[in-house]
Amino acid sequence: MNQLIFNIEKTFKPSEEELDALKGIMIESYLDRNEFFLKAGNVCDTLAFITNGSMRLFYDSPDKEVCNDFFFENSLVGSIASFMSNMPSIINIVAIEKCCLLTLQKNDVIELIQYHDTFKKMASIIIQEQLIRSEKREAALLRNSPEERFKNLMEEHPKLFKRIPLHYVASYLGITPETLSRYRTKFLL
Amino acid sequence: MNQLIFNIEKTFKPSEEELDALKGIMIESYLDRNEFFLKAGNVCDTLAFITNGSMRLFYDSPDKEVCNDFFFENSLVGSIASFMSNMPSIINIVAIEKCCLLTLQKNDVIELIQYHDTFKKMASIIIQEQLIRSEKREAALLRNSPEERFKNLMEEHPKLFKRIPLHYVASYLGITPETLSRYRTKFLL
DNA sequence: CTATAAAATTGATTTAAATCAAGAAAGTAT
DNA sequence: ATACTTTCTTGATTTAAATCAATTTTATAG
Repeated sequence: MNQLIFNIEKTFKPSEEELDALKGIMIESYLDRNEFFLKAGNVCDTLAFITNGSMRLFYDSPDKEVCNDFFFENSLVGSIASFMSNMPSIINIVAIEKCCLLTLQKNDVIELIQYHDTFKKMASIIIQEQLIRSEKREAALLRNSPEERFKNLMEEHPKLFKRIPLHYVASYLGITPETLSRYRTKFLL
Repeated sequence: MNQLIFNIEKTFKPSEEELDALKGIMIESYLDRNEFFLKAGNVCDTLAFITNGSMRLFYDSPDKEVCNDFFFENSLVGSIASFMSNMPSIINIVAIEKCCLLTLQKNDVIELIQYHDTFKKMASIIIQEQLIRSEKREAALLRNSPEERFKNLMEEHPKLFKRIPLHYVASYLGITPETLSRYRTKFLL
């Protein structure tokens, strides 16, 4: 919790009172390995900060799952799209490792945002980041080859390969586990 | 203009007064073929409804351009991400055909949203749609093969092939123009 | 600690799409 | 209408990644 609060304080400079309001609505919660945080088809009415552990975001597909993202400590998880729109989520979020979470219920979040400008701003920035991330991801999938995507990921998040089962990483890159394995030996890791 | 206003009225049910406020800030504007509406690197401070014509959204890439989306009559164009965050846009938007636009300046939009709940809601929905669209697009790029993406696009937007130069469509699908051409003959169009 | 399951690697083969190259068709401007 | 450019198509070849198949390594539960 401390690290998270520290980050929020540093970035958004909430007042003492605002910080208490935030702390007041956060509920500690836990997930086992492979336990779902959000299932496609359900409306996302909870967001969570991960204080410990990792999760993956994936899409259902007739044959295979497709892994689209990973989350670690200090990141916020949930489908912003579903949370905002009350539409059923098309994404799944599931724990890869055991997770400690600080969850936020929708009603509380709405109230928090309504009464505190700092959190209104924070919400807006989270949405912006999501939009920018999507733009970049889309571009990367279109303009980079699988091998380039692999190399970029190795540069930007080498730790990911230590912590995440590689077939999820392969799926994230849009390749088969075999191909990922071959890239790894090719680029001597 | 009429069609656009009709759509907004139907969907968001603004009051007479709100509708006037919206009309009051819309400025008619035109773009020639290949003229930029938004250049990567610039901050997006203008949004626009297309009343006539078509545009494409693309990313710069060292070698090639990568086309990521198309816009036609009655859609809103601009980089929501850049517009919200004031960060330089990473996307370009350029006219494919000559365009008639109704543009909205950032200051006016902010004011409009500030004073009118209907437009606050409208903004929120536009953002949601953007987020949902991104999720779907990302999933499609990862889980569908190029050929499947082609077939889906043929089903969902057959008119696109009539109106948009095919090399842009190819780029949107993440394939070469040659491959698109072969798909077309293969699936007898 | 062992048994079992899940994940990762390695090799051989197939397949889909890219690339290279040329020509045809369509669009635009003079 | 003619020339010129851009776009589209078609064919031959290459290439990257998928698939198929088997094995090794690693993780997990009893």
